[in-house]
Amino acid sequence: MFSLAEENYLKTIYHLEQESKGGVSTNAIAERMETKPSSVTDMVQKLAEKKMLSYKKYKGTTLTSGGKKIATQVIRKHRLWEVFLVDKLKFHWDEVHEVAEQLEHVQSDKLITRLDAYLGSPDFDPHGDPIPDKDGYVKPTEKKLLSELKKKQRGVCVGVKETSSEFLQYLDKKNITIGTKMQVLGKEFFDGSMIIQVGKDQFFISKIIAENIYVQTN
Amino acid sequence: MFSLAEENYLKTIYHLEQESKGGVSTNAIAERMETKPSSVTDMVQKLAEKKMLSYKKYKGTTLTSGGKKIATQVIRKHRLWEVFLVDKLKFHWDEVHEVAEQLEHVQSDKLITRLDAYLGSPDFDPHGDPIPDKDGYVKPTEKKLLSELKKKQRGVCVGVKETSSEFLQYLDKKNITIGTKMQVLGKEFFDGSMIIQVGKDQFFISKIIAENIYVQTN
DNA sequence: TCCAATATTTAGGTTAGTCTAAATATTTTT
DNA sequence: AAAAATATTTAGACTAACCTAAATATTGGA
Ligand SMILES: [Mn+2]
Ligand SMILES: [Mn+2]
Ligand SMILES: [Mn+2]
Ligand SMILES: [Mn+2]
Repeated sequence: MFSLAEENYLKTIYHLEQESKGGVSTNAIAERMETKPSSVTDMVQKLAEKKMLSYKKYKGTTLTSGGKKIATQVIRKHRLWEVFLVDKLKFHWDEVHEVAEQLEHVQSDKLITRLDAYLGSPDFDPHGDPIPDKDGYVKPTEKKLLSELKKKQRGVCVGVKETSSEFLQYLDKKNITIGTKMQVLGKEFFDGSMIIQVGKDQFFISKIIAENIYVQTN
Repeated sequence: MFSLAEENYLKTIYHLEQESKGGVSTNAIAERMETKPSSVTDMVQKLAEKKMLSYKKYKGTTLTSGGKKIATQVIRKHRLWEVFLVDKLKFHWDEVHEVAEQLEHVQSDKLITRLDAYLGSPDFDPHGDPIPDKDGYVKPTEKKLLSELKKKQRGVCVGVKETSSEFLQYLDKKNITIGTKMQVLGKEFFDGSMIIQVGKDQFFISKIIAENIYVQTN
């Protein structure tokens, strides 16, 4: 029904919409997709014809409900495959994304239904991101950035913002993964850096790190 | 490295080479791929430039060892995914092919290594076809067509030639699957039809059916 | 052998998705 | 409010993979 390129555009536009609440600019799409703005204009016009998004020249785009439907299904597939790779094939969480980028485009309703059941209908992927249900519904999430916690506050790691290998490997080195409990022991006002307690270890993290870890407080 | 179209051509040419022992004609490829001979000529010339096959105008093509390598790897992936779909996701053997056609193009050495291990390094796919190893080696198979058996001979079903849903569903109805033991009770010289014993049932099958079931005798 | 049928290639065109360069619109600065 | 900077679109081209129609080669039968 939709080509690989079309699916990737819809997915990217969906993510950008979530991030910035509102219409998405041509340049933002181009940058995220590592392509040229002129290519984006072409594709956006095509997707507008297909009623997947609304588009006014020079004004940016917004997905229609149809476009959101496609986007969330692709995201659902991406995240379910990531769970498969980590849970069943024992991939490390920092090496599943590229493979999932390919698997997310395989077309088969039955496949995804069965895969979901086989994995035990997981709610989150290995990076803590929620898996949309068959109807594209995503549970509103209750999480904040570690950098928002104050001294003495505790939290449980529920996800990461940055998902590069480098960052995920850093977290591994510090024994931080989904479900890890942590507490802010000290916070430097000047640069936002923190001392945190993880298990029996205490160590220093920069603001950059703290801004890329999602935690749930209770 | 190779596009989806290129992989499909190499795979098809490999299969045709196996079937007819010798160079493969442009028209044979076109027919099998449901495309036009002129398109085949284009692609074959491109693949010849890439040293994946040898090609002399009007004389047909033969895969080089490089081409065979690519082809067998795609076939390996196809068949491993078919095993996954049947063994793990409980697909029926008549509905895995289309999905495997897509999955076979996912590029990741680690994925296929892990998948193979996860499935217990199977030697055959759900249709009884052998799974090439990492080096493309396929065990020479010891099988014959049910239609070649003489009266009174026994055999075990080890595969099927035809893999359409219709045929596979017919086999299911008759309780014939990989591993099923059968014996020829009678054979009609005139049309090649047979009466066979399968479990506690005896029934008539036409020559067409018998020519699409592979058996191993012992 | 030679001709008609068949197989194959070539020529030229199409579509999807990309690009660069140029034109135009919008936004920011002065 | 204009000029300058930035964002976006348009125009024109390119490649991969396909197609149709026409040209050319091969082959099997009289
Ligand atoms: Mn991912
Ligand atoms: Mn993820
Ligand atoms: Mn198959
Ligand atoms: Mn098979």
